Amino acid sequence: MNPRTVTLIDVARRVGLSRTTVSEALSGKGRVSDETRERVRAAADELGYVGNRLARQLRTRSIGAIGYHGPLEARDLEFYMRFAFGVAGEALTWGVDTVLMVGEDSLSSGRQLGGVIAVDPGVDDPVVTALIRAQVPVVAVGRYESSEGLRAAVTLEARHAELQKDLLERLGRKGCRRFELWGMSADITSAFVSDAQHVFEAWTSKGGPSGLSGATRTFAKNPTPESVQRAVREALDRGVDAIVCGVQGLATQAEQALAQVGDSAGRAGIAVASFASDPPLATGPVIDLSPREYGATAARLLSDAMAEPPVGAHVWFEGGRLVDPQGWGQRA
Amino acid sequence: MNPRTVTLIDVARRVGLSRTTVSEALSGKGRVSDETRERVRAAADELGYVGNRLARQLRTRSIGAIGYHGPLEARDLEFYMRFAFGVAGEALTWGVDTVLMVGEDSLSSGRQLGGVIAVDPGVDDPVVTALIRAQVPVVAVGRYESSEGLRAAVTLEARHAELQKDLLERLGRKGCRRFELWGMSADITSAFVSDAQHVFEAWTSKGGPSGLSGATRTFAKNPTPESVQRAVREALDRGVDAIVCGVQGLATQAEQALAQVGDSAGRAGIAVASFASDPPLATGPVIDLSPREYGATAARLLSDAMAEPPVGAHVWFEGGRLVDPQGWGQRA
DNA sequence: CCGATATGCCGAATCGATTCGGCACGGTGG
DNA sequence: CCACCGTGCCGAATCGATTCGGCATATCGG
Repeated sequence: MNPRTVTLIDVARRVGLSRTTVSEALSGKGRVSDETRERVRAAADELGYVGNRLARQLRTRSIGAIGYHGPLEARDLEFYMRFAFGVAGEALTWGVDTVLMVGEDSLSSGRQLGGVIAVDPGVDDPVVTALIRAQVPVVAVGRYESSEGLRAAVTLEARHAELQKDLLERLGRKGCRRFELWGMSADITSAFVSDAQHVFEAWTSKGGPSGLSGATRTFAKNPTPESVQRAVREALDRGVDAIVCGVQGLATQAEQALAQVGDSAGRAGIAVASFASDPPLATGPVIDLSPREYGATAARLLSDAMAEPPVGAHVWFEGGRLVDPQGWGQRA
Repeated sequence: MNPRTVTLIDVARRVGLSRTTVSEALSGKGRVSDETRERVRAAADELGYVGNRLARQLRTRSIGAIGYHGPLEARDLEFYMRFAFGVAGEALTWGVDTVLMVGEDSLSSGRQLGGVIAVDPGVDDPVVTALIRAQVPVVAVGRYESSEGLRAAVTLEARHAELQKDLLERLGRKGCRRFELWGMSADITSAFVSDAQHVFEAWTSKGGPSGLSGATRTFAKNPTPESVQRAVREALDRGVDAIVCGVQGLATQAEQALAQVGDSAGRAGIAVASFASDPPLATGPVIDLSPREYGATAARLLSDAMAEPPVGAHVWFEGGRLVDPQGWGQRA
């Protein structure tokens, strides 16, 4: 492809040694005198030698790359980008590339991957399903649910339930009583969506202080500012004092809408919170999942899973935490 | 890696033919009778044969993958995620994977890539610099500026200047006079940042209606809600009536802050706009760069550039447009 | 001075696919 | 009947690196 690639043989010729010796000298593996090793190294980077990955991987039957697969309907979110870079950064430390999978189109090359990290897969996610069938090790981040009983090699989950309960309780302690959960319709079938719903319902129905009420509202995929404004207005009319968003980005839009609806409602103390790792809000707490670290953890698990045939393990990710806006404690 | 990989030889044995014939039958290249071809195909997918990419690519010296490289300080933005998927989707149509590059750590494997798409590279971006030196075809999206005079194979740019001028004029027609440009310090050295600055200064100093004033304000990398609120308050004090943000995400925060600062200022008609492809705002226009299409375009250019030694071409991306909030026209 | 051990290096096979040149066979035309 | 050509298939080299077994030469104990 390039003008001319420098191969091991070129280096060997340069120093008058066999390619065996050169290979061993560079990898530090065989029995090679220190002096020779040095000479080889010098020649190698004088010639600009860069070992050919393909050849190496072919010979050693080693992994070339792993795949990153996000939830189709929401994969653009900043959260997932951070996550993906967490994966890629970790994979690089063991010399492996991370390729972006684009839905089912990626399946043909997907079979060649050493493993795949699937974040928040939907129910019966076709990509995950096909990969598991093809015996590719898959780390599911968030549960993968299959109507055929297929299982991911490893499942990694954050402690959503605990964190969400904490968040709700915090709102409760600040005096919030009328809660509303805002989510994104059934577009996203990932497990965390329905889980969040359950946690919310359980808590508002019996877990929290007395006098609680909880309602749910769903939005279309990319809510327009107008639809969110309408929702905010309606929430105010109904006396809602805490809006809890279940999808990244929605909370920010909600606060934005509050600005527009204006009429001092913003300062009336209505709190906007988020279950889903938003950037910090101004009016309420947010769950921060440390996506980068989360991704790196997933990659590490995949690495383990590739080493030995896995058993469908389940692992908790402990890096999530609650973040309150500064000074939020003083109010209410 | 997997239980056992089915190779060409396995298929050959199965049908009692040589691997040459099998290879040719499957690729449809040599002289093989239709009947044999069919038999081979059947055997192949009965055995679940999937050609080994590494071997194929090694033999044919073909491209395995291209790389995606974003601007270090801002690569998490949703915009870039969309862009990256645009690249990956397009690359997939020609059977090529897209790998995520993680800064300089990716350089060793980067040399093995068929090409790289570098979005908004910083001045003397070390990754781009190294790649160009290593003769890897690079498509720079947004100008790559090098103090050593290096050039990307192809440069793709959106019509930032025109779009930004349009945006400012639109604000001007709505009656805005005191402008402020909000950017993110010198952390991001990508060309579009300083370009935006110039457009803004040029327009506010002589391009727009009379009575204009323009000022600039920069923020730290991840501005806290508090710092943005402070900025909003100060802007109000100074009588600013249009805040133009130069970085994705900042505008949203600004509108959020307006909600907090409250006191009917929000409705006072201050407009928040954005140069940088924010999600729609409620109070002002935004430049939408169609990141997915932008990425796909970049990938297509890379494909061309890999085919024939490129010449440092410059291409305009015409997919950008202005988006106004609904009903914004009526106010002001 | 001799057999044993250690050291430094190399030959050749291997990973899995692609590809060029060539072999054998059957048919055609003169 | 022979020269010639098209068809269907295969052998072997190749891509670039890794790795095992082995061959000299040097070193050492007795």
